[in-house]
Amino acid sequence: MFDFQSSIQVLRTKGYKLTRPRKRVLEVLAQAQKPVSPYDIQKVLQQRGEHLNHVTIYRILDLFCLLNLAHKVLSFGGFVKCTLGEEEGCHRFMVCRQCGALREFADKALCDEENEIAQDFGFRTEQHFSEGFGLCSNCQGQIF
Amino acid sequence: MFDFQSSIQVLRTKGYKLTRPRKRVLEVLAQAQKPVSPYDIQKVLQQRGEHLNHVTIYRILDLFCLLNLAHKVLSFGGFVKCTLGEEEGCHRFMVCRQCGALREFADKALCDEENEIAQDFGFRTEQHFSEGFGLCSNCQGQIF
DNA sequence: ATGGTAAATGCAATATTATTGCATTTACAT
DNA sequence: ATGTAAATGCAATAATATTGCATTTACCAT
Ligand SMILES: [Mn+2]
Ligand SMILES: [Mn+2]
Ligand SMILES: [Zn+2]
Ligand SMILES: [Zn+2]
Repeated sequence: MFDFQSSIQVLRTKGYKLTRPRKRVLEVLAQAQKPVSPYDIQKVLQQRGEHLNHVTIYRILDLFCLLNLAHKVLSFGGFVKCTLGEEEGCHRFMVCRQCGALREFADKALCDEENEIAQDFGFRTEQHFSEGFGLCSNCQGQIF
Repeated sequence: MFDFQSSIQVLRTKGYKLTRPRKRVLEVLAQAQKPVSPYDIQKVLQQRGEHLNHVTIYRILDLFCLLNLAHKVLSFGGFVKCTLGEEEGCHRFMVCRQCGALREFADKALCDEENEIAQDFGFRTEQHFSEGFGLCSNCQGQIF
């Protein structure tokens, strides 16, 4: 849903300043192939000659989450950029407990089902998160 | 699935020692009405005149998670004791973003659905976690 | 009951992660 | 160009987590 350019658009549209730190963090998220922590981001930028204070990164990530430009991967404790084409408010992962391999996906049917169950409890769900924890295809063959 | 007594049984059966700290932590988890962090647990016990080192609590909680006697609530960063009657390896929550209200539930149909999707990616899922984030019935009425 | 032993805990040091208040800088509108 | 609110940097502090090693404890065999 959000690549670098459309994320920039969201920021602009909602009246947030297009600052250099925000663009740099957005770049790192967009390029990352797996979840990155605030300090991961700092390191990556360090290597590119950019020095961002960690407090700034925390604040930027908080904002991005608020705007749904990014979100936390729960079991990793890190932040990822939402992948293209995912459903709104639907953030699902499969994580390999052995090698850490991670895939993000979205599934409308799951959300509908979850919404229904929530309704029975009086809840109204706005964001869906889920993580399947297990073994990826590579790791299933091996013996541990 | 696991109340205090059956948790004790699990520990005994698997050959883990039935130590005082383990029993105390288990008690706190069993009585807790919401997720508790390691330091939360320490505080509760403190008030009961029990002094546990935080390192010990971390190690005990790691063990409990390994044995599925407890697990982490992802968005809270805390630990909860699994509720009675839940499916094996299925840990689902609804969390109110306003008041923090939390409900745990399990749902076989959701797990089946998730397993199928995982299979398409070659994953084999062992543990299911999910969190619906939104508003509880109380908080839906109010204006924020 | 007593003693031996592996397992578990406590402690101290250290590392990592996160938050706050305030001074300074920057993006953007005028 | 200039003014201004917003954002960032910095320093201090807080909260959370991990490691190695000394000591204690639960449990088993006697
Ligand atoms: Mn997502
Ligand atoms: Mn559970
Ligand atoms: Zn794997
Ligand atoms: Zn609520």
